[in-house]
Amino acid sequence: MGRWEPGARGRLAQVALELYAERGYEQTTVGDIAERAGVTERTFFRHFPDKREVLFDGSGTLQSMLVAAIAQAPADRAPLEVVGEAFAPIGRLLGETRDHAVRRAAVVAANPSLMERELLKMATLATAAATALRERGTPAVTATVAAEAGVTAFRIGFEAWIAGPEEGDLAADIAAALDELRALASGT
Amino acid sequence: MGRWEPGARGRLAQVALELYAERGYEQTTVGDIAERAGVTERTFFRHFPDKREVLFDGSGTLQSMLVAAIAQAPADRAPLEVVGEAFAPIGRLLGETRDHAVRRAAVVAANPSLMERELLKMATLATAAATALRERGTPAVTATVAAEAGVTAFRIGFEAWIAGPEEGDLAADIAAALDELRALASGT
DNA sequence: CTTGGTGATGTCAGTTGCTGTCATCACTCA
DNA sequence: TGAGTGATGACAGCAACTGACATCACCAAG
Repeated sequence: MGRWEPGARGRLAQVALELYAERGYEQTTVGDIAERAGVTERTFFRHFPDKREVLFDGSGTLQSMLVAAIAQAPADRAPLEVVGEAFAPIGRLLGETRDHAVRRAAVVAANPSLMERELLKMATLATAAATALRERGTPAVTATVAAEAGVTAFRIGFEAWIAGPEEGDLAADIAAALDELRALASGT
Repeated sequence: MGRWEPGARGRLAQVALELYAERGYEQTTVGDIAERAGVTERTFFRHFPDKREVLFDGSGTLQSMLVAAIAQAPADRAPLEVVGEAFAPIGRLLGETRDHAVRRAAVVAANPSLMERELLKMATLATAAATALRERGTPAVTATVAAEAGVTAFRIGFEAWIAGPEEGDLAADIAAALDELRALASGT
């Protein structure tokens, strides 16, 4: 490759998570991250638009998987069911690296600024899911509500999975949240 | 009062909304806001923790109203119903100043950075609602899901109200979103 | 009437996130 | 062998925010 160690991007992401966990997000300077990664501060900003985004590198992949799963779902499935099942592949992917997910979640939860970014990602996910639902014939309003409900179930399920035992099943936790929602809605 | 014009805080909030609408959020400097409001940049940061928060001054009141409404709801109401109805007073309050709400919503929607903050406020609202539900006896998981569902319905209903005609009814739009959710959940 | 306290503001210096611009250099390919 | 190319370094600069200290109208106790 070049005259520098390759993989600067990955190193930056890993180092950032380490430092955010060690000293806290606000106590960590972009210069600190760059230094430990062996690059310049300027290089950090060439790979990531800001200091937060370095923790959200996988969100694009997540969204692609969700949209693809919704698009490929059988045509006779109800919207809420489609969205719920669309999180299954994501659950499998995240399940493979639970350690990392737990550490990352702790860092994010510890800082409002990072929470904001995470919420924005979730909202973007919901919008994408709604679009995917509409493209398979779901009416606009129904698609929006179903997508929001699905993403909310994902969030709640994810939190439970992170807080639970190591052998926990993310997909099951998401399904449980959705079931709770169904019970709630019919119980009114 | 003092040797300065009183009401600096209110002036700053008003001027900020004006400037964000005129030039856009990023094109507006805190110095610009302070100058037009007749104070110093430092004074801005004495009243608001950051450049975004100046648009969210009422969120505390909103949360108090929501929590109070949930606490005062009849004991025999189902959780989802309680949350849904708890938004009624908020709907009336916002309904009185629809113009302001529309302008503000346009500014927020135009900038991801402001969207993030808005989403954080909504999440905080949901957490508060869940706590209020728990304090009236709703089981923890049910409270969380009901609160999230209610806030989501508020968000979707609010968007519809903003996008709709001037005579629109916010409370009705929120109720419609909740109904859609109920239909969705039972239809699966 | 004076004196001391208080609260809101001004002033100023400094850190940090982030951007634009240009130079550098290993690698590639014609 | 020489002209790109892509990733990086170096540097200057703006704007968001913070801490420390000074100022001054007002108020209350003496």
